Amino acid sequence: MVRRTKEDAMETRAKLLDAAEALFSEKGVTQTSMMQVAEKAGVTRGAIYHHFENKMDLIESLMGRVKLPFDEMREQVAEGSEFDPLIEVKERSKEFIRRVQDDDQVRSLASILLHKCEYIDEVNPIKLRHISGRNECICDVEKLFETALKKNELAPTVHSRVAVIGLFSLVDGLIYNWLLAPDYFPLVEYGNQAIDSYVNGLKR
Amino acid sequence: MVRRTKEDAMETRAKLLDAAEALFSEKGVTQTSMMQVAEKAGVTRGAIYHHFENKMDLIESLMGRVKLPFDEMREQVAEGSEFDPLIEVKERSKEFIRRVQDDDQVRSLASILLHKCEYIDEVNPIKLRHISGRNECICDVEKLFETALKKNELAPTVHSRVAVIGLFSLVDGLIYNWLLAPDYFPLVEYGNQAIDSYVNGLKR
DNA sequence: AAATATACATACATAGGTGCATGATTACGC
DNA sequence: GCGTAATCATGCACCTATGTATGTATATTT
Repeated sequence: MVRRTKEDAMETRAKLLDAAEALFSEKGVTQTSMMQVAEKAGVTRGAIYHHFENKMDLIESLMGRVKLPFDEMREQVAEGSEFDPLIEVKERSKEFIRRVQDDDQVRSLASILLHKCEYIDEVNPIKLRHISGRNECICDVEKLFETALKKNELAPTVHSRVAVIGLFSLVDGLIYNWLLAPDYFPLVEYGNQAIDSYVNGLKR
Repeated sequence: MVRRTKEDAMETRAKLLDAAEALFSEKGVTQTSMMQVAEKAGVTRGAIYHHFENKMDLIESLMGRVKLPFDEMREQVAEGSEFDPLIEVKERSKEFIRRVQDDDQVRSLASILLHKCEYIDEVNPIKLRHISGRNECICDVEKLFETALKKNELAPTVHSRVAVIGLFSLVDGLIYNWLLAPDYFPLVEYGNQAIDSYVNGLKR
């Protein structure tokens, strides 16, 4: 009804994003209407269309707001003093699943990415973000495996690219299955053991 | 327009399921309307509502029609003469991903399950089928790991339940990531190596 | 202090989808 | 052969969501 302060505006924008995040991760993206997002945020639909072009734009903003663990993982790997690349890889993977379990926002994002949206056409911003984040991170971790190969810590039959994709698939699968039914198994405990087994199996 | 033969009716029913399967796996479940399913099947919406109660019922029939690799895996594991449980486990896992890669219908189903639907409330038949299929299969494979433990083929620190969940997560993650961008890596080749590494890491 | 742009609310127009009711035609049971 | 019921097509009523246009009051600019 009113023209509010710029800070007020940024606050309602944030509230809208929070509401969308909660609703999307709870009921799914397509099952959530703009009306419901507005209501949860305490405004009307008009406010949404003022801040965002449409639902797709809202989703894009949602995805861009949070740093995924993959991204942080990249930074830490980049600047890390890699004394032991395999330990480095394992610790990063474990940190990843720990954050999914403990950080509400990361967990919500992961839930949306893995379970609460449909990956349709190629322009889908959710799918694109998922793929690009993964590919960039894969390149970084692949270098760690190559270092380990040079140090002769891995079996000579192991290819670094294959090792990375296996590791990432394992982590994705753990999170995927845990989010499917969180009571079925403890993510961090089981996940850490599985990661250890996998990396252990790469050694010579 | 007409009352057709019973065989004709079953054929249009099958056509409807085929059309739904193709459209769902291509465009996503919620993005596909009953109208589009009918058009693809060469009938009108009336035919759908004659054969199925609603969209949910159509999906349920879709899921019930195909035997997922998990199910076959169960049967084979049950009747298999397990000379070596670890080899058994590996072979079944590899057969699983091979079928996802080569069998069109299985791949479509997997795509719908993993990428083209939203897991919303607990009554969602897709989610329920996914979970039940997984849990039943987990129990079977867990027994194989226990046998391997008794045979002293696994490290004593390994828990069979953890090992199974790790293996299933790895397989799920491989398929998930491959379906996300099939050109990024060859599923069977990389998947087989990853499975070998993982199971290898469980050994003593 | 006037002018303007901003931050929303309100209202409307449109489209698409669902479910059901009804109709038409023929296969099938007796 | 006749009645019935099955197999669809057609049409209708309703609802919901979206996008946009418009209104309004205030912050911001000048």
